[in-house]
Amino acid sequence: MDHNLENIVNHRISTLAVLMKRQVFNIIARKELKITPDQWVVLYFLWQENGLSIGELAKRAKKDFANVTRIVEKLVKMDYVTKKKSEKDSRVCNVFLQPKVEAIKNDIQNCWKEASDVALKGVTQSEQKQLTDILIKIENNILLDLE
Amino acid sequence: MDHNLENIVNHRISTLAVLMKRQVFNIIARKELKITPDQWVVLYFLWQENGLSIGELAKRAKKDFANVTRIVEKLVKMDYVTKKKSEKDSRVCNVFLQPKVEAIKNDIQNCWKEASDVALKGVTQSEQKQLTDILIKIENNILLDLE
DNA sequence: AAACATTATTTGTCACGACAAATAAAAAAT
DNA sequence: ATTTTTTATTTGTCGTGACAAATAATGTTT
Repeated sequence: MDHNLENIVNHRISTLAVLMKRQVFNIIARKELKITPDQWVVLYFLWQENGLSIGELAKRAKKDFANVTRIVEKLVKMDYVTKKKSEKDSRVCNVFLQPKVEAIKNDIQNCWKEASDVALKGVTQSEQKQLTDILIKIENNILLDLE
Repeated sequence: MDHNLENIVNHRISTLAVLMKRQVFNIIARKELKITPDQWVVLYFLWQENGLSIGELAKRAKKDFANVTRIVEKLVKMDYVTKKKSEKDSRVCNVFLQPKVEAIKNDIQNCWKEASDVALKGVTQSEQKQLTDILIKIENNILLDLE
């Protein structure tokens, strides 16, 4: 077994993810956006399908339910979304986009684009394809392992 | 621009990193180890060079100084390391391994191995090489961008 | 030497990860 | 119909990101 931390994929990917998050925070700070990447992710899934429940958001974003509750809480506080108990099943809480989010949609997409451009500088299309394919393979391995 | 979150490398890598961390926590829980991956990382660099300073640890682990302070704090509390002010420069704090860590070194390395084995199941050697090469490229892009 | 700048570390605050335990409502079992 | 189980969400606690501000010690300038 290779004991060099640098050669352990898990560690390499974790470290890279941290660096990427740091870089995105830089972009956000520069643009003075008052929103975090994890809040974007929730908004993203709502743009795909408005009115999703907390649980459905958690599943799609592969996040902890408890944490999604709190992310949505913040989005509510900033008036980007509202929560409403489902009429059919009052355990369920649906989340709806508020008009105010339209104003930041473009900014958010530009952040994603900027971050992506920096990361992929000099990485060819074919490499990007290879990367994605392998990452998906690994992701599936882990999802399977987590049941 | 591609607005599908799944196709943004940054997001894919972030998500995968979260899944990997979740999986490692599972392994740790199963083995009843009382230590976290980020604490391992600090120990790892101390195994490479005992007596490193907080700052040097932060640099090598690519972590925030403040956070390394707190990670080391916990390791001290668990008696895995000790801290000692440098004699030459009393601003500097050197961290030294305690004999107690020897007992968990193997466990830690086995965790890394287990996690890696799950992740890389069915990923060929050549794919692993491709993956690492591209990840390094991206890492360098981002490090450059962060100055 | 005294004032100022730099460097190493610490402390505080917030966001979000994990997990466990608590609620509340619906569904299933008896 | 009441009890039990399951499901959706929330709350609490802890570890670790990020960043800013505070300390403390060293270096530099004048």
